[in-house]
Amino acid sequence: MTVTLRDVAARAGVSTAAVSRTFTPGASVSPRMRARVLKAAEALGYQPSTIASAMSTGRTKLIGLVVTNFRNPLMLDVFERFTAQLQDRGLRPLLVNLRDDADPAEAIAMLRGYRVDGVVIASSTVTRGFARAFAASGIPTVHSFGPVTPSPDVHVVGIDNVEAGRIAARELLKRGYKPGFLGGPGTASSTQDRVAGFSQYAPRAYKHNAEAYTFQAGYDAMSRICRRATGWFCADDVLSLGAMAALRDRGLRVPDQAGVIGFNDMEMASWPGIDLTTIRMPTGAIISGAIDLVTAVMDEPDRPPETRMFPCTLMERGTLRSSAPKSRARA
Amino acid sequence: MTVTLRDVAARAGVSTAAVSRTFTPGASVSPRMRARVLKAAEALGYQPSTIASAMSTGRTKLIGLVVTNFRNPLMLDVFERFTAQLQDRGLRPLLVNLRDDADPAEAIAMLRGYRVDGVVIASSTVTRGFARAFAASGIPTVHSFGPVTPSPDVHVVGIDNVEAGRIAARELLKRGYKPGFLGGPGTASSTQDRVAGFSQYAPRAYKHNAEAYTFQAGYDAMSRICRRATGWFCADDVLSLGAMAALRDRGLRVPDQAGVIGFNDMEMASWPGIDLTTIRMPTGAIISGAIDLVTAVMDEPDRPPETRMFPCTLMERGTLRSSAPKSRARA
DNA sequence: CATTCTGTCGCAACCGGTTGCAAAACGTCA
DNA sequence: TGACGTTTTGCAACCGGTTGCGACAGAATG
Repeated sequence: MTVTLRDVAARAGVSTAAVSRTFTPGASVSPRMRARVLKAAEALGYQPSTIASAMSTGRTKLIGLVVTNFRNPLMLDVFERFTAQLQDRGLRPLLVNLRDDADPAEAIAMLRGYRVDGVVIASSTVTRGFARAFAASGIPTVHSFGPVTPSPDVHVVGIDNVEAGRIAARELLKRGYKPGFLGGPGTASSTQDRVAGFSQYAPRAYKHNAEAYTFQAGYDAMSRICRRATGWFCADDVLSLGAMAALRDRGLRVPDQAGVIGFNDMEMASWPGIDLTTIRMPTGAIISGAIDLVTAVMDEPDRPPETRMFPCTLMERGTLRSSAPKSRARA
Repeated sequence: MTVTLRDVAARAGVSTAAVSRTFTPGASVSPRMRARVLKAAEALGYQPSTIASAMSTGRTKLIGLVVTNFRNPLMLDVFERFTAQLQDRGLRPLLVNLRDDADPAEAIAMLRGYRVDGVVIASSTVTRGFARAFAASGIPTVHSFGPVTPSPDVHVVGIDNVEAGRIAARELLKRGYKPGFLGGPGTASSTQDRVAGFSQYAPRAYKHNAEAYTFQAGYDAMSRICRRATGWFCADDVLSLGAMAALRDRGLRVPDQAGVIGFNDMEMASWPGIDLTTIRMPTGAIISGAIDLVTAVMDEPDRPPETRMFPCTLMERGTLRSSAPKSRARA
């Protein structure tokens, strides 16, 4: 059926080793031999089997990409960059959908079965236990968008959520809002860190966690809590949009009567009509960082767990007023 | 390093064949033998190598998922469903990013190298030539969201774009708009079909193609053409949002003075504040259809190229008025 | 008890490349 | 021309499962 190494060798009248070497970069082959093999290979339409190669070298060039939440527009950027950057390094993403109901043990078994060279978890909601389980299975694992901790037990590339919380609080106070915090699911470490930083500047701020990082969850939550504060830090852009819709439906004008600052800076945050002030996460840097790190761990499996942290920046747009409303405050 | 079949066989005191059979569903093993092998396997932490298995069976259980446009929010749904459905059938998605600058021949070579069992192209902008090239390489290929043609040369699962165009034209006329068409890149067959259907009811409608399926492209195009018609069929939801922003910036109120009907029904189309009237594509059905078809082709490679077509439905929301504005028309 | 049938098990070849080792070929210099 | 160093090449074992075939055990039948 498919043409193999031996077919090519036979046609070129050389050994299989010679054929293998012409397709292995850096192997010792004379130009004459290479040309001869290439000619036969082309005539036969030969394509080396990565699978067979993986068999003997022990490297599949496969990277498991584990995703839990496909609903967030941010993931589009993540997929695009991951695939592009892996491809540039000759690696391939094996996509794994780790839904809520899915058994992580099963996902691990499957990735072990394929003998993936490494795993990158792209999720802020995966618990540390999950990440640890992957790493414990002996596969080089990097948790991107994961929790930054002082003594990590798994490689992490993430952002400074605490500082992001501080930035948000400072901005809200500077502009004369009464700060409030609307987070995502309480179990997510990202939410915990952001609220911690936020509280450093706004210790008495009202705090509430929505049930999910979705529009509806933001809408529902904000409908109930909209009077508890005037300037809201929402831990996700989509959540922010839901919250803003609720604020408007309650008759509160953004940004005059209520301010919103989001998180992620997804593409549509900058669209006219949305124009969301938000905190930008350096997605590109995190992803290159994660890929760099996972390849480094592949080369040196016993590397101690390492954390790479990137800063976030404020994207000023239209959902935060520029300063406290003096006239109205006095009126 | 890793524990193999032979390690398990040795520990259980049986042949490697016995071990292989206990892990092969449907193979002939006695319950006693199975228990014995399982015990040894568990003690050793054995995980069968899918790679090695692929070597002898010739099936990798890998499906190449080829994507060209990661920017469209629709893709989130596509990724989620594809991964979930493939996983349910014991297949795994190998994600391929076929950027504009990427050489399709390279992508094909890579997929052949991994000996993927099948390929699903998830893109409406991939040309027929690309799809054909994949199929010609001997890999079972299905073009999902692809062009529906009378005599296909590759398996296609798509929607009735012509009928979708008709639906849009009928709605716009019924509601008293002067119809106009804003399409995506002219090379996309989806755009061509939609405009064909549209023209059946609105033969003299103004037509224009935006440069891409993006917000900015929609904004730019509509800024220039907004006076050419009053009811616009935009061939993509994101494009619609850009177009609507342009209409508003030009002082045209939606839906009274200008109507917009989008395409895709991406999740955010239903959000308050967006509330886009649009034509829904049955994403779930297309994806199950594509997976069904590709597995069928895997089992029977010589199947003649087949087309599966699904209908679209109108989602009535707030960007189309309910009927012609009589009062104003007379005024 | 002999015979046949069914179900289980092991042997060994095979899937398609890779690579250490040694032999062969080549180039260089005296 | 011969000795010596450097490439280049082929042999063959190996990576980790799978499976056709024959051997064998136990059950069923005459």
